[in-house]
Amino acid sequence: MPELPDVEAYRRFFAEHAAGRVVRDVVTDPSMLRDVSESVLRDALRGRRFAQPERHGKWLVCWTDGPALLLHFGMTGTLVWSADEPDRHRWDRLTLEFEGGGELRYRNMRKLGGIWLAHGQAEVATILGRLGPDALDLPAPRIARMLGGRRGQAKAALMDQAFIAGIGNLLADEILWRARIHPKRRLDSLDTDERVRLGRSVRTVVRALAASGDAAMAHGSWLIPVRRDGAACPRCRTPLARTVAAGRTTYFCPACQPEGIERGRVEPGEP
DNA sequence: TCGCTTGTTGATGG
DNA sequence: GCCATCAACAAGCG
Repeated sequence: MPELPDVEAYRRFFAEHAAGRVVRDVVTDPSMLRDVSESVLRDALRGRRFAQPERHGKWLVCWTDGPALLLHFGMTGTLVWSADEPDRHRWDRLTLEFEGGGELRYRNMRKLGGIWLAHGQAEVATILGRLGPDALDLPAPRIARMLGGRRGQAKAALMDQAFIAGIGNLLADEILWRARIHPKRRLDSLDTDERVRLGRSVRTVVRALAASGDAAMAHGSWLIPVRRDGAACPRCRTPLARTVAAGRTTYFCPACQPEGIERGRVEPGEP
């Protein structure tokens, strides 16, 4: 379920299993390679030692003592560690075999996302060049200020990786529900209090889930665990509504997140 | 068979 | 130029 909190968990997982280890061999599904061939990737990584990985938004940057391996997980990507038995799966698109045993696998059922190779910081920056600041790094007041400079729909902004990197469809619904903002509210119709609520909600949701994953949702009220047809709002028990915003299925509470003012709206039949 | 799915990009049209 | 929408990518599921 790769949004920022999931990729943050992958970063820690990669650090635990691969940092400090030397690559013995590489097996790839060439259809997932985006800027490199199978043989070039293999030659570039064999004998290299992985350093501490970094994450920006939904991207994982796996540095070695040479080039960096960049992973994007699409909608179904994950990391798998195997200490002994091969038990490889047909969805394993990249397998890193390590000296001394064990292998780390990038598994991805659908082939969205992909694998990149970058030589140096400049190439990494080129590949990640369109991303905005990472959602985990942003103080709430700064998010609130950033929101003041945009005009489109609230949910579209939250999911725009060039605006803030790391928030996907589920997190955006959670953040808007917590801030009590309708997903289609125009940002230039938000008052100061609403922008502050939204900024704080981004901060709260992203930090809680990045720190402890789904376990964070065991306490307090969360939309994500009940986000489906027929469910009730965890706050007010009103049946959740479903719509499409920013091209994605969107759940919200019609009572907690009222539509608000649509600028420029004209009633039919008005003179 | 159709519609839907945690993501991203590019085309299109208002 | 801005912004919303949709198809495409791809594989699985109900």
